[in-house]
Amino acid sequence: MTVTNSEGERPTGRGPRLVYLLNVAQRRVQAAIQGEGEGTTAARAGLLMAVGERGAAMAQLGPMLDLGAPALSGLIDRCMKAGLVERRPDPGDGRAWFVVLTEAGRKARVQAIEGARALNARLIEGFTDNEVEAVARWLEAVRDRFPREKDR
Amino acid sequence: MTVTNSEGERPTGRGPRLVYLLNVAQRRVQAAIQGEGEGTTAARAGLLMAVGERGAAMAQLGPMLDLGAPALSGLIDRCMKAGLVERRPDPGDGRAWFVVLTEAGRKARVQAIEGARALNARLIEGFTDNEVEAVARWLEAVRDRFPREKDR
DNA sequence: AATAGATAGTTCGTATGCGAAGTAAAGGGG
DNA sequence: CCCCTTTACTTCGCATACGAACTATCTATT
Repeated sequence: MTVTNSEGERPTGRGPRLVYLLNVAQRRVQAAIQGEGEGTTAARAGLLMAVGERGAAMAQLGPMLDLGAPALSGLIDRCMKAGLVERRPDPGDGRAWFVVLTEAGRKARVQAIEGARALNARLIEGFTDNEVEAVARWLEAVRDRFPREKDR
Repeated sequence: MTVTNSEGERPTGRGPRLVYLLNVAQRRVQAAIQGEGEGTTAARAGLLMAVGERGAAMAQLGPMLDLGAPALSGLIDRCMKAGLVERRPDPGDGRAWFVVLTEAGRKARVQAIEGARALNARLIEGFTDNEVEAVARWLEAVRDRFPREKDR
């Protein structure tokens, strides 16, 4: 049975506990992605998909994945260590770097896309298009109502 | 303008990108809570609220907050270091511990509840009850469709 | 009572992400 | 051409959470 905290000591005190549910749902999805492939993680899958077959500039990847520079830098480090991507200097800008997939990264990317498709299907199962649309709209509203410091 | 990745290299490849949005929204809310009070963080506020005025057993807190034992242990450590809570041995069970609020913890809890109320209001603003209900139902479905390993 | 098994927490290593601060290259006056 | 600001990343310390493995205690079974 689900934990309902019937004694009135719920995390938020009342209501649908959206903050709590949002947190839990996100962690469960993250864990589900981990469980899929071997070395796959949600963050790495996202990077692989964002990088794409043709590679991408780091400066582009941050906004794409909604990651700050330090998080992106570390993620790329770990993906490099895992042999999924490589850094290439930007010949036109000494500060900038491209990220390109390795052969293993290309294979992992295909799997990641496949996994994302399956996961998405499982996430919308049992909900009407209207409901899914409302959920997506709500998530986007949350994102837009709480912008990152830098973007504000 | 929002990043739309118009070249077809979106994180999920197509669709509403629910996984991505869920992740972003959760991080934004978390950051928003951080920004509220001084030492406040989402996890700590959750703990303070779950512990409650009368304190709670660690074994209860895990399910309440949907945290595993290691995460809860560390969270309590940090909250102890911050002077918000204390551990008390369970007289009836040498393995078990109670967590109780300190005076500072009680004050922080009141603020946390206040912040949670305000945050919740901001989260549902502009959405109908039906939409909010659909969102909550979806988040719960996600949670229930991807149970923790242990609970499965 | 002795022992096997379950339960409650802790510790450790890893992944993820953030903000603050540092480094290096690019750009824009003067 | 030099200096100052901006931009692109990196590094560092911290918070959060997970799984694996460990310790200590309790429970049930024999």
